[in-house]
Amino acid sequence: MPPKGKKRGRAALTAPKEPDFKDARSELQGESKRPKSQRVEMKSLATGNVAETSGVEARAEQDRNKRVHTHWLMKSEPESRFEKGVDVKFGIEDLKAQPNQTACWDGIRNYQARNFLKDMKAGQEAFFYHSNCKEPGIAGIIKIVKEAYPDHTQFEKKDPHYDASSTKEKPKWFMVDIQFMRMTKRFIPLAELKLHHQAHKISGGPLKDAALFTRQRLSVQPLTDEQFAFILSLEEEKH
DNA sequence: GCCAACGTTGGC
DNA sequence: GCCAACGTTGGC
Repeated sequence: MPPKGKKRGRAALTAPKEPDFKDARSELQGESKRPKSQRVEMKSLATGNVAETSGVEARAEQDRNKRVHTHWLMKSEPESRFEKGVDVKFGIEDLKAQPNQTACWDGIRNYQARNFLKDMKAGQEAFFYHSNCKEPGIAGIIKIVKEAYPDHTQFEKKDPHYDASSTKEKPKWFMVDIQFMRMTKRFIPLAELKLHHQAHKISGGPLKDAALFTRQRLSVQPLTDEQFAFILSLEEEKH
C-alpha cells in the first residue's frame, strides 16, 4: 500500500515561522473577515472547555477536529515543470500509473493546506484538480486511504521541498496517501466552474464561496457536501 | 511570459 | 506588531 510518492504541488521553498492557526480555521464561514475582536472571542470560546491542554498547536488540532469537512479538492500539475532540477509533474495519469493507483501527497509547504491535510479522514473523497497547465480543471476523483503522517521529503536534502528547519522529532510537514477512484465523466474546466461561481454569487448557489475562488492559491481545500454534489452534477451535462 | 493575488519575511 | 518588500501560485 504505501505508495512511492511523486513530487508534486507547489510550495514555498523557504521555511516560514510557525503560523497563525486562527486564520486556518473556519475559512468557509468567512471567519477571517470578522473584526479582530470577534475573532479573539471565538478563539477563546473554542478553547475554553479544554483545560487540560495548552499550546497553540494542541488547540488548533482540537479546533480542527470539530470541523466537519467531508470533501476536498487537491491541485497538482499535469505538465512538466522543474523545481531545483526536479520535475514536479504529477497529473491524474501519473497517479493511475502508480502501484495500486495510490500515491502520497507530498511537498505541501503551506500551513493552511497542511492543516487541511491533517483534517482528512480515510475514505473521504476529493477532486483531483489539474493546475498550472493548458486547461486547468477537475480531471477525476480520488480517495483518502491513509491519514496524515510526516512528509519524508522535508528531511531529504536533495528534494525541492527540503526544509532544514524541520526535525524528525517534531516534523513540520505532513502528507496523506490518496488512491485513484475514477476519472470524472468529462473534464470539468475551471472556466466553467468560474461561470457557476459568478452566477452563484448572485443566486446564492453552492459555489458562491468555494475556496477555489475565495482562496485562490490554496492547493488543498475543503468542499462542502453541497459543493461536491453540485460539481458532480456537472458531469452529466453535455458540452 | 505577464502579472494579480496573496503568503512570508524582516526592518523598524 | 505593523507593513513594505519579496517570492510563489497559477490563470490567462
